[in-house]
Amino acid sequence: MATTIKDVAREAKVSVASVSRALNGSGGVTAATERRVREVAARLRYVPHGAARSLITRRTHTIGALLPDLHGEFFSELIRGIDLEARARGLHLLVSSSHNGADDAAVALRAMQGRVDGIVILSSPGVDADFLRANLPEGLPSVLLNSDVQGGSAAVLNIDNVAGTCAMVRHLVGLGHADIAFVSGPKDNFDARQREAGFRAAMAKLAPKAPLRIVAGNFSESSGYLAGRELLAAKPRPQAVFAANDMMAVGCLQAFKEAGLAVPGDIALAGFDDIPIARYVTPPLSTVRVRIAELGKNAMDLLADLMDRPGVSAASVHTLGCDIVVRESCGAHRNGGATARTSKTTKTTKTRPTTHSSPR
Amino acid sequence: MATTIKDVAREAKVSVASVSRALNGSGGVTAATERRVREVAARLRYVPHGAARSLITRRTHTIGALLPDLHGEFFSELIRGIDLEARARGLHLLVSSSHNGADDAAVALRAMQGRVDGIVILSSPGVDADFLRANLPEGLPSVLLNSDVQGGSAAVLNIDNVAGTCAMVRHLVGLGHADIAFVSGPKDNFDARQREAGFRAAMAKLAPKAPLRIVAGNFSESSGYLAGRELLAAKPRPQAVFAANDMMAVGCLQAFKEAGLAVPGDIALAGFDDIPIARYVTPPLSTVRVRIAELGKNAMDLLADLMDRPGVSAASVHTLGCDIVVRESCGAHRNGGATARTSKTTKTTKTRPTTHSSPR
DNA sequence: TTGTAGGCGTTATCAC
DNA sequence: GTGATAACGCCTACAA
Repeated sequence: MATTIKDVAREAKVSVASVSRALNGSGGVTAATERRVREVAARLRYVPHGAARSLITRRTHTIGALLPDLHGEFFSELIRGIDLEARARGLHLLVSSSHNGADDAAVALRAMQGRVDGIVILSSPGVDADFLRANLPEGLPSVLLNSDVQGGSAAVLNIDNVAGTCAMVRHLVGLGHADIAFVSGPKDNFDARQREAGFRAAMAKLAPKAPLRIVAGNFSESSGYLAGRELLAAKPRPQAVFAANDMMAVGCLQAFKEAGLAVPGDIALAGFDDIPIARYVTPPLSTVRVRIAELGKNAMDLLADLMDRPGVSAASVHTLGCDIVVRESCGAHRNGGATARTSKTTKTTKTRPTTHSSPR
Repeated sequence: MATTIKDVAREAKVSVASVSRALNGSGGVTAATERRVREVAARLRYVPHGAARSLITRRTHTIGALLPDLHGEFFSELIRGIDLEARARGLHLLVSSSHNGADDAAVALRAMQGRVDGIVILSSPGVDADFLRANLPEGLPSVLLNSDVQGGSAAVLNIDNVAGTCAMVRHLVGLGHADIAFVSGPKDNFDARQREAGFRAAMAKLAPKAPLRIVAGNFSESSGYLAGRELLAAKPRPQAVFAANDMMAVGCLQAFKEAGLAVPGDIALAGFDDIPIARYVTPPLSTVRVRIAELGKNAMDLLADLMDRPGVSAASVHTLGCDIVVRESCGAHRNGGATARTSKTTKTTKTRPTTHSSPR
């Protein structure tokens, strides 16, 4: 149906080999031949068949992205970051999101065999060390995102959750809010676990006398709302609430508003992620900024490195630092709530990104 | 490097043909043979090479998505909707976003040759009828999203921008706001053009005596902010402002707040798209809801239909209706601004979805 | 410089 | 039921 290299060869009165050479610029063809071939190819609207080419070339110029069924800005920004960098490198992106559970992920992973040169895997429940050992094709360059799997044949890239959490606790304590309650995320989420651990460590160091208050959430807005109500009912109300992600902070905010409390006047509030919504709620939310698109870009960079030197099992662990962005929800600014626009450029405190390679 | 069908055949002491039959359940093999082959395949962790298989099968079980370099919720939701439905059909998704201009899109389109069974194209400047005629592989099932290209070999799926705009104008006029100013989107965007045309038509019909006020924007928040300031300076201030998308409405809101105006007390405000931020802004934004994920799903459904009957040039035009969602920014509710949560479920007015097929 | 031919990994078509 | 073998479309030695 579609035109093949043979059609072009026949029409240009040369062999298929010459067509290939002319079109791929491999040299070894007369300028005249090349011109004629290109002319015919254009006229016939010939486009090489990707599958056929990659069968012999052993390269697909495509990378895969395996993602759990998540939605919202994190997904969007991550894909965007990966795709942007992939495109800059002339690579395409085969995404497989919206899968639930290990079985589903395994099927998706198998289907990528022979269609990708490398793969980025965002960790999710069920996708652990055993899963990867069993399902990750040997020798396929791969980068694990936000994962606690280590020592495998893949590179690992994580957010610096601990440092980010610590920076926010320091900020809150510095503002005089030592009695901080933490709203945690789902137990089966790696970032959520790290953020809670970071909170515990930071409190032990920065506010050792304050009670350790942690209420369970699951990263959803409604769980944040419930947590907010629970905290309002606590005997001494906490001075500040630090939610493990922004959506839960937004839920808390809702609960506080309903109760007639002023934020930050009566209670301070902080989140984690810096999703776009954080800027638009009233008051604008102070939060730990995760540069998600950059996370995607770095993952792609890491993967490209792995793809450049095949066979070398370059297991390594990398960490992307995160800032805190101070808006109004913790009481740092007292210049009125109407200037949300100017709060877009605010003081940020960077945690230093670290790279720890462990060749094996 | 990776294990192939030959390795399995040798190990199981059968021919490659039998391995293929056993693993694909094509029948024609003893139960014993099948069991042995499966056992060996599992032990060797054999996974068929996708490219090789699709070379002979003529099927990739993959669909492509060609998107402009857009970010934010529209992108995210669309991909999600497509992917969800694709996955339900056992199809994979090759995305190519973040490209600017026709040349870039052409390269992306070529690269999909032989890697996809069908393609969804979100229209963007430069991707017009001529572009598609020149770059769209003949016979490749394709669905055009938000496009004014018609009569080609592709199915077209659009948002019902005109009906949506009209419904919102009716809502505003019904509230007593006849003097409505419209903030338009970029001229090279199809949706933006349709929304402006819809506004003109609606005003001519529903508020013929009101002055027609249209100020230019480009879908960005900052352009909305500028438009908002411009409208505040107008001699008789408009009673309502209807922005062609939500981000511009958010920009307007900012301008109004800075000027000390109350929304909706002093001026009503409406948007288009119903991105998540619309709910979280103060006051919550009344807007025209576009069910983006459903748009993606419908596109995938349409594409699947086309893929089922190859060769049949089923050019058709489909329209996805949209609701208006009434929150607080137009003054419909007067039950206090604190109950944003309940405003999530609100009165919606549906425009009827229409499907107009034109077989040729 | 050009053409011929072999092979990439798989499925499909034959014989047996 | 099973096994050779010919495609699928392309690239790349090797030969001319």
